[in-house]
Amino acid sequence: MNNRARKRSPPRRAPAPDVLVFSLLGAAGAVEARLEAAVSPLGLSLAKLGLLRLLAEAKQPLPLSELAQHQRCVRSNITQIVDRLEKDGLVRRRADADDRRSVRAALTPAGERVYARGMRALAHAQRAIASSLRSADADNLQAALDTLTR
Amino acid sequence: MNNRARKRSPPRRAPAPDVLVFSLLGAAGAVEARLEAAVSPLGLSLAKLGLLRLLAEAKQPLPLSELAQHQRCVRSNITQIVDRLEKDGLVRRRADADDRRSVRAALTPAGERVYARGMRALAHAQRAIASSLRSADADNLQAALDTLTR
DNA sequence: CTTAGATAGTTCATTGATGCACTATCACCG
DNA sequence: CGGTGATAGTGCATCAATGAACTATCTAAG
Repeated sequence: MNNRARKRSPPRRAPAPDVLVFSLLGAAGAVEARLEAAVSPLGLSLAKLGLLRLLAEAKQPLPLSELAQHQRCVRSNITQIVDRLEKDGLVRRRADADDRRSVRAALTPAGERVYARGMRALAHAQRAIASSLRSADADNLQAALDTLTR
Repeated sequence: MNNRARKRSPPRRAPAPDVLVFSLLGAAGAVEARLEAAVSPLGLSLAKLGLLRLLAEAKQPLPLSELAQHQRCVRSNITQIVDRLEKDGLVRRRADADDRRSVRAALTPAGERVYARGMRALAHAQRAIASSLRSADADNLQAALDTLTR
């Protein structure tokens, strides 16, 4: 029927760049949606949980700039997310005694509880996603992704 | 020094689920940013170029609902992007004679020109990204990503 | 000390995406 | 023909992220 291919039954088709790049984007979008869905019943988002995580791991209030640096995003974004977290009662803004320009975000008790529950939900979803990959794939996937982020 | 590992020099470390999942998200974010940067000098975004592409490939005006289905997004999102594309002069809204509920988006001549330039810029960036992967990686990456989207 | 420049946070406008509510229209059933 | 339910598009509120402009404060140089 189709004998344009000179090599018989190539085990893998040529990896067209557009297909590859867009399936990366598609897969990431799907994964992100699943993680987001896992934490949303708790009133959380990945963005919010990310900030709670930083505060919980630091075990102390952190300046908003520091949050922005760790999240690799712009300061004004942190302003907004902290606004919402504060409205949710999960975080409080505290003045910094040493530097009056600085504002530190502090976890409230409610924030710590929600953080713990959020991380459990997230870890559960992560395992579910990772388990859909064969471990052989996982290794190669990891290596390939690293070269892309570099 | 460290002899906790019983198998000597394991070629790949255990793929922790959180690391894997977040490097997928990170890599996709980096790739998306590069593509976005490639088309932004033309006043485009991936979202806008995606709609131009659908209209150009269809070679005829399409109802906004159809655009939403192909982009797998909500109709109100299309409303907004078409608003901006119309403001940019790249697209025009046209009434549908057969169904008075429907509005079709039509490419303007300027839209066709910008689309062609945008796709060239995008293809260039895609090749640059894909070429940073060894072709062996690319095959496995593709296979692994497919299982995630499924 | 004073000033010039860097840093911290906020505000606002814009882009992109979601979900809900609403209007207009269509299609079908009786 | 008349009503009922589905479909098309829009408007509005919300979330996330960016970038530019602005205020307050700090720091360092002179």
